[in-house]
Amino acid sequence: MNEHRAGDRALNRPVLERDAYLAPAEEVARRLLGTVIVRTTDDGVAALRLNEVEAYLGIDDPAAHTYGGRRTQRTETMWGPPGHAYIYLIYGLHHCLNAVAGPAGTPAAVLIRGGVPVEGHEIIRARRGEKVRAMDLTNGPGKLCQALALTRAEDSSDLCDRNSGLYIVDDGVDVPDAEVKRTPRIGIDYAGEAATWPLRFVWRGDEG
DNA sequence: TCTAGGATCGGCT
DNA sequence: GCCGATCCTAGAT
Repeated sequence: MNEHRAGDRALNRPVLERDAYLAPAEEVARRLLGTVIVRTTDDGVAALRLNEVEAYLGIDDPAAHTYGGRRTQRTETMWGPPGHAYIYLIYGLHHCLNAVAGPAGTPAAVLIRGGVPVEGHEIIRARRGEKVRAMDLTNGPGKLCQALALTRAEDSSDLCDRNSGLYIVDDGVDVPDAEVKRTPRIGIDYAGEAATWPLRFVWRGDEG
């Protein structure tokens, strides 16, 4: 496979510019499909091509942490400028990564739920465990954060800055609408009608 | 302080 | 497919 070379090429591509995150979360979510998130640590480089995301719309979205204008220490990053990482801890044990969307003051974000490794396979496997099946390495928000060694310490990292240790590049891969499946978001049954909004975007959506 | 509940995962049936 | 783990977060007291 030339998967490895493709990954190397991705790393040298330009970062996705901040303007790309200025749009409403729903639009940003669609746009993030097919981009590559790059994580650099002392261990080396790990990168994933994103194939599953969800939009959280902000103060009018009952499923969002900032619903109703809630503003706490945890969600502070969501209120800031777009193109930064919002990382939080869920169920007391897993981390979830989001990209802040919309202008500063509009606390919306895109939850990064899954991707396919394109670089740093060895690092990712070491972090996730030797007996984990290949398809289970990075197909969920908690798994993805473990694979990229992301915790609250990386909250507010600038995704547009190649030196931040966590950034997203656009390597020109086009994801046609025909290959994108929209579904309701996962795990938000408490959110009433919003639980039915089709804000989850899956590329080549054969996982449901 | 106390309490309820959660944008999940992995093991087991 | 179902269920328990596990503890932080936020709002209430």
